[in-house]
Amino acid sequence: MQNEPDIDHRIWQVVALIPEGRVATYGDIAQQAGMPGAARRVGLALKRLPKETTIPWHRIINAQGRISFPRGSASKYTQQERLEAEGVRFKTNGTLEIKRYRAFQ
DNA sequence: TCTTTGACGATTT
DNA sequence: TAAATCGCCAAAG
Repeated sequence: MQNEPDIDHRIWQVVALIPEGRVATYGDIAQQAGMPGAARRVGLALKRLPKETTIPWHRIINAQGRISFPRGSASKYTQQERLEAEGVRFKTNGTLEIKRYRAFQ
């Protein structure tokens, strides 16, 4: 019977499995966490992450290969910077080749 | 209890 | 390619 906080913890654990230079979609995380179709739940769990955390939340993007933050937001910028620092290349329009960097295939 | 909202996804227009 | 639609799960008021 897993309470919601436990689910958050499990999601974070799955996110922590993503190797450097790789990414995963919200749907992938949900599936790996044992709850397929709950992509929105993953987004909520990431939102609840503490400020100082070792969880690589920046490796999570949506299924469109885009960062799920509004254009111009500080979070989106930080996420893209960290990914590029790991070798993930973005196209000029802000998308990336998810098929190539996907951790769970 | 009902409605709205959100770091989503897939399909259809 | 972009926008609209529907399905999904949980939180907040």
